[in-house]
Amino acid sequence: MPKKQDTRQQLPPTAWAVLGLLSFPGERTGYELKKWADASLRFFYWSPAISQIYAELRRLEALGYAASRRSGPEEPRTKRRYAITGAGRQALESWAGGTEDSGPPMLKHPLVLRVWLGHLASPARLRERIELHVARAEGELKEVRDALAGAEGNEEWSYPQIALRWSERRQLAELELARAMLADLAHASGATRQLPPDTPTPG
Amino acid sequence: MPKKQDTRQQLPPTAWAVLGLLSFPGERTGYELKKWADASLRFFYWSPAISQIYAELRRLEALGYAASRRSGPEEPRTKRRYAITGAGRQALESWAGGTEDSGPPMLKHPLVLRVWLGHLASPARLRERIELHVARAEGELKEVRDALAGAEGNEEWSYPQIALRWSERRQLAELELARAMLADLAHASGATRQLPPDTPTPG
DNA sequence: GTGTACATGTAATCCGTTACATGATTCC
DNA sequence: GGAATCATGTAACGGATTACATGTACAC
Repeated sequence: MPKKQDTRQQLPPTAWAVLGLLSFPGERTGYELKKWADASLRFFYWSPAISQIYAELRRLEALGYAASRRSGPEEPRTKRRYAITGAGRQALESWAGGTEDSGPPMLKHPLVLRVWLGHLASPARLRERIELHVARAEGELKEVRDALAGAEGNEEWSYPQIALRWSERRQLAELELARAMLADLAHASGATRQLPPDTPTPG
Repeated sequence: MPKKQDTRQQLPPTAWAVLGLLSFPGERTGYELKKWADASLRFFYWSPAISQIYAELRRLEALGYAASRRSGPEEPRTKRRYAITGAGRQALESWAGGTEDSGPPMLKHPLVLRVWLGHLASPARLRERIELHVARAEGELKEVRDALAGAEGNEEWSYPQIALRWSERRQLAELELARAMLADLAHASGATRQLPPDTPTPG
């Protein structure tokens, strides 16, 4: 029984994300891509390390999905600008436009992980943590809105705009969620005694 | 200039998550831990592969944070049950109860990534994808509620309950977000023509 | 002239997954 | 007898990060 092997599009999502960045008009350096990922991609997906971006760009070029040229003496710095190729655009389209499952979203929420272990901490500490989280989330909300402002009114960026609006609402939900958890917590620590002095360990 | 090296608690979050599972009363096998992670941890953090769980258990034992014993002939199967040790509980408490930043939540949302690249797909395909996502999210909501039902009424599980309530609300928000995106999309594809026949590639 | 941002890359390492291998038990 | 579940592990690999190394351009 031969294993069904689909040789096409077995690239990691990161590769598609980087190629996606290149799919918008213009040529860009790895460095620019990283800044852009930090400012927008990261709110709904993730921003790869700069070394990772360079690595993906090399891979995409090896596959013929991207092409690069060194800037000559006409520009002050030596940099390498990448552009998507026809083959790259085709591959990306078939990835984005296919019918296969996008896959489940993946969430790692270190704050909730610690709340889950609330029996090991003091309620005050938990509250502090949540408030810190709220502060950060408010900062991120502002950043999302900045990104959105930069994309607004431009017909070319209509889909990135949708992704950013999703991100904005998501940040708002994150704040709401934190507040609700704070309330739950107040309720629970009212009913529970603070940290039982000593719990015997099994074993 | 000596680099400030903090030798304590440089374990990956996954290790703490597994130790956290052990911090609730009872001894457990790696297999049981995996099932539990699938049923609850995964909704706010993530469920490691089973091989990873075994690896973490071995590491925790090497560190003296967990202890295991093989079941003897009194039990049908040979299994290895783990329990947290005093040192393990102390380490976990200092991790959970410390003041350091919990770190930002990490989200990888493959669906939104594809919507972001909407200019490469047809609006109909995007809608299909979103509807698939909604269906999955509804399934997960149900699972969260099942987990919650299992923890309800038990004083011991009051913090895990809070994490699960957070997860329930989060799933509801996810559904809301998807619906809002669907609406945004309908608006955008009404205004935009379908896939421009050919875009010249730079380079 | 010093610090910051720009710009590109290599090396070491680790995190985590998939695939593989093995075997017992239970249910039908 | 065969399938599904319980149960534990190894090996190979790839994805991704951090730290390191290097150098240019620009602002103060």
